[in-house]
Amino acid sequence: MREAPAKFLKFFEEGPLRLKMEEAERETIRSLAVSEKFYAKGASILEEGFTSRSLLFASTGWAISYKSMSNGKRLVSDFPLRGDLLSSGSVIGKSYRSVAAATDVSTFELAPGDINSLSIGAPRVFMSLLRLVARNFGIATERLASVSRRRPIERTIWLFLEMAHRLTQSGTAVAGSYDFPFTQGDLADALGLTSIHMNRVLGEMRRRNLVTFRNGRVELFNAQALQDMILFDPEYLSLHWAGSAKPMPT
Amino acid sequence: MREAPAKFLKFFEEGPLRLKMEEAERETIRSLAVSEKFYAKGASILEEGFTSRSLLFASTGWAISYKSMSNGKRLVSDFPLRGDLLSSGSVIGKSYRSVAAATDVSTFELAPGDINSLSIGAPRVFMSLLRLVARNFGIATERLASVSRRRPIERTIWLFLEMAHRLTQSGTAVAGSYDFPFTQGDLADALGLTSIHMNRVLGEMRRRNLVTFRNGRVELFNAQALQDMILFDPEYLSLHWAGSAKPMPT
DNA sequence: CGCCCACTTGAGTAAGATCAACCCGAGTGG
DNA sequence: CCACTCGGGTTGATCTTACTCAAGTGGGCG
Repeated sequence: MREAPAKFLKFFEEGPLRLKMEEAERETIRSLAVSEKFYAKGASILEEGFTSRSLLFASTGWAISYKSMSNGKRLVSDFPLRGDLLSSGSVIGKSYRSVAAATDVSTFELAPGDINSLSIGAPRVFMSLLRLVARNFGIATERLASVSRRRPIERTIWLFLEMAHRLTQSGTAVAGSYDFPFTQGDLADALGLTSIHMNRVLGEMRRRNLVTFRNGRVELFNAQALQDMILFDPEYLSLHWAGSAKPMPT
Repeated sequence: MREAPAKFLKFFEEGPLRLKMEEAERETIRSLAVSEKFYAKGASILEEGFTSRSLLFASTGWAISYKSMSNGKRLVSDFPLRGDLLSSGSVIGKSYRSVAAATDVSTFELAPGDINSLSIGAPRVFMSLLRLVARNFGIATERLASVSRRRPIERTIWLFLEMAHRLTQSGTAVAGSYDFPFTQGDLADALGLTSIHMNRVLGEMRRRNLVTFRNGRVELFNAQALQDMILFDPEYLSLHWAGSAKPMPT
């Protein structure tokens, strides 16, 4: 059991967060009650409406985060992967969406009290929580932009490019193609289309040699060209912030 | 200038956050370099792409938060009001959307360094930052649900109900009607419609005696009936969390 | 007075939803 | 081993919704 905190530390330092820490902070993390949890493919990780006072981070595998709406439809809000926060834990206390394992999934779970220890003993780590939630917010806003103001082909490409970036960020190297173990229906619910129309959109993308999505695998023929085509700027995904922006004029 | 921190303290204790604090925390807040900033109606508060290392909270007045997209369209991501975070400051460092003042607006600005003082001297306030960002995330997700899976009339009612709840939460009592100083075009860009169609939707809502939106004022004829009609559950807006949910079964 | 901007209304069009088959490969059970 | 089922995926035809284009209206303000 002493093993989990060490892995968790590694997760912070070498995972997508790439956090530089001081020894005192490391020590704080090693003292936490982290546990690693495993879920089999298809298992439910979190369910809407239930309490989830602990913080849950995705470590390996693919998950799908969704919300069943009261009108019978479904919204897929994200496809979280290594490094993503699956629940905001005691911050909010209650989960507003469900998370299911699309492949075998492992997670790190942080006990409710630990979040306070972090804010005191490792403020930088705590800050990166804040950063993580803020990034999720950015991702959601960008999806909103897609669904409300971009054409279906563009939104689909956007999502595929976004996932490619997030994958490279999380250490899983991607060169033009990657596993994406979801159905056309999942995709449709993430992009605001019916699965029938999603199918036609994917068909057109194949015909135009832009992207193929088949058997749970995405293939981007020319990622750079695609980025240029839809004017995709990955900056909203960054977790470190390069400091390139200009200050706001007064 | 010593006055701003006191107002800021009041903002936390009596504003939407309703934070209970201990004297030590109050003292920390009083020692911060908070300043109050004022913007005239129509002024730009933040612009996309610019650095914003300080934290900015809306205090009075109405703002509109939007993003001009590279395809020429516009996404209105929110209508922030008292208590809302306008920029995530040094957490992210860069603003991904613009914020403009729709009426005269006043804000509280927290210097970059102060956020660290908070983590040490007022952890509960620090935590509420996280809560605030998480709530914004929830609001964005709910909007995503609206735009992708709810009919235009329903999304519009949803937004109007959401704003009513947020207004009462922030202390501005609302009984069925409130000021909402935006145009049909703003609304359209928030709900993923063209302004022409927005106009027709609003027209139908008037004809069916559901809601009127005219001259920057919203009137809900029967808020409860509307909530029931679209199955609106305001829980995602709560900042305190009542603790009513059941734990997740293992 | 006249302009501008928001709002309104109508007519035609196009994008996506809906309805309805059908295919195909992976299980599953006789 | 084969028949059956089931869950994707694919395709066609039709219908609806919301967009586009176009032409006003009306109030506020210089």
